[in-house]
Formats: sequence, structure tokens, C-alpha cells
Amino acid sequence: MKLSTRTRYGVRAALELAANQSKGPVQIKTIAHRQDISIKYLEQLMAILKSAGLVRSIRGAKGGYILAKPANQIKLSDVFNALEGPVTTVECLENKNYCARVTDCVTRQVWAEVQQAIMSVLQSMTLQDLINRTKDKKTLNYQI
Amino acid sequence: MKLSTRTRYGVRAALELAANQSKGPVQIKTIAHRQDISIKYLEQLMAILKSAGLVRSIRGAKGGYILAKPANQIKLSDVFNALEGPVTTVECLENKNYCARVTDCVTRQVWAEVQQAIMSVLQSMTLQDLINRTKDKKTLNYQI
DNA sequence: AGTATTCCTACCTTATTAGTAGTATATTAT
DNA sequence: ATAATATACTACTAATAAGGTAGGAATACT
Ligand code: FES
Ligand code: FES
Repeated sequence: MKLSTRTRYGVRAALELAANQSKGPVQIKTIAHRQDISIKYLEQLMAILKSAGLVRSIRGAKGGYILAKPANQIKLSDVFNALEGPVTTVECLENKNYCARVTDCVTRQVWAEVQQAIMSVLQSMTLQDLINRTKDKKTLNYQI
Repeated sequence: MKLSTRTRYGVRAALELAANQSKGPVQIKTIAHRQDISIKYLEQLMAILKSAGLVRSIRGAKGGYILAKPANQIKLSDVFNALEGPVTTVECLENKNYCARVTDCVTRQVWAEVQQAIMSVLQSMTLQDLINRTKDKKTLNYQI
């Protein structure tokens, strides 16, 4: 059970935007360079974050991306959901018609609890919280 | 973030054994039939559970599989770890040399918390707990 | 006009998951 | 002994998803 690079890269990119909230848009190539991610790949990830309403884009020269909301209003769960898809440990948690014996399935409850546990951790943290944790706010210290 | 069939099938198989603890070994083909899993695939999953020390096999006619320990001593996390591998949201949680800036990476702490949340749910439940939840203990009601 | 940037969409490559198949080996029953 | 019934082992295949590349269109600033 590993995190995809999509999510890891996406969180890093979102943090870059959060760290530069006051300084105007940040270009994909800047983020890609700083975080050592392929430009073309990051392009796609940003598009996902955009369609999830988490970031806004500014096209053309001097364009780039900015957060769509203040960093303290973007939960990690938002970023996670956008990129990793909903944490659905098993299909029938979303789609009740998926399994035949949904009503009294015992394992279903377990997976539901796991899912809930993950979400409550991610919902309790905003991008701003993470930024605050970094000591030197100019050089964000994260990787992966 | 989905569960693999390996884990889902494995848990179902383990529950079948737990439900038949008193009644001697259960054959792969019986489980496969009851749970609608390919015999040959299940064979491999049982081998994994065996090498993890969770089940014991009895070869030859009238053979099959039994739990290696009482059902109340097998945690769901044991089954999960055996089949899904350790819940490692990010590599550097296991392997500290993986990332360069491990010591003050902010995201690392987040993933560590997520990982811990998952594990504590799974560690808090044994196969027996799940069996107890089923109302009619003869026909186990689970799927997926 | 020219340059810098996002946007769109198709493709490709690799890794993982899921499943099949065949044969060898062990145990029981007759 | 022999036949029948199981697991054990190992290799192969198919399907899906992850990760990444590529090219060009659209948009906006200078
Ligand atoms: S009914 Fe879907 S997991 Fe049991
Ligand atoms: S150092 Fe490994 S996730 Fe940040």
C-alpha cells in the first residue's frame, strides 16, 4: 500500500504554491525544477488540481499557478482526493450495488474503518499547517 | 488507494479457516468454491500466508489448511502485512537513506501518521472478532 | 510580432496485479 | 503396491495501472 508519485508530487507542488502565496504565480517549470519532477508530467498533475478547484492558472507570459484558496483552507485530504482518487479500500464502500451481501458483510466494516482513519488524519491538516512546520520558510524542506 | 484482491481474498480465506477451526483442515478447493476464487490463485495466496506463519498446511488426501494459531491471536494486520506487504506510504519510512532531507521533511511526518492510523485499526481486530460479528456463524456473510 | 506560458490529447514504456498451467511431492485409503 | 487426493513449486501469460514523453494549439504579456 504505497502512495503514488502523483500524490507525492502533487503535495509538493501544492506546498510550493502555498509557500509563494504572496509572491504571485509560480510556473510549472519552476516547481518542476525545484522539486525535480518532469515538466510534462507535472503539467498533467496541475491540471488535475485545477479541475478539483484547488489551484487557479494564469496563462501566457508571466503566468503560472496560484492556490485557489488561502493555504489554511486547503486540507491535505483535498489534495489527496484529487490525485489519488477517493480512498476507497473496497469498491462497495462507494458503490453499494457492487457486492451482493453488503448489508451484513463483516469485512466491509473493517475497510470502512480503515478508510475513515486515513481520512481523519488528512482532514486535520492544511497546507498552511505544513508550511508552519518548516523552520526556514524560504527553503522548503521536503522531498519524495 | 485500493485494496488488492490478494488481501481481500486472503482475508476471506483466513476467515473461512477461522470459522472451521474446530472442524479440521479445509481444502483450498473448498474455500475457492465457497468464496468464488480461482483455485490456482488461492493456492499461491495460501502459500504466502503459510510462509508468514499464519496457517499450517496438511498435505495429501484429507489434507488442507488450518490456522497456525487460535483465531483470537491473529490480527488483521498480520494478514494484511503478509499479503499487501508492509503499509509503507512512502519509502523513506522504512528506509531512512531513501530521501536526502529526511530529518526535517514535513510531509514525511504526515505519511507516518497516516500509516500509523491504518495500522492501529488493523491491529485492533482479530479474525475471531470478525467471526463474532457474524450473526449466523454457519454461513459467513462476507464477500469481496 | 514574438515570446512565454498553460492547455489538450495522444502515445509509449514499465511495473504490478491477477490469473493460468503443468508437474512434482506427500499422505491417506483401499 | 496402487490409486486418489492434497499441497508445493515454478514458470508463464494477460490485463491494468502507473509513470512519463511528445507535439502542437491557445492565450496573454511585452
Ligand atoms: S460486501 Fe463488499 S466488501 Fe463485503
Ligand atoms: S524525506 Fe522522504 S518523504 Fe520527505
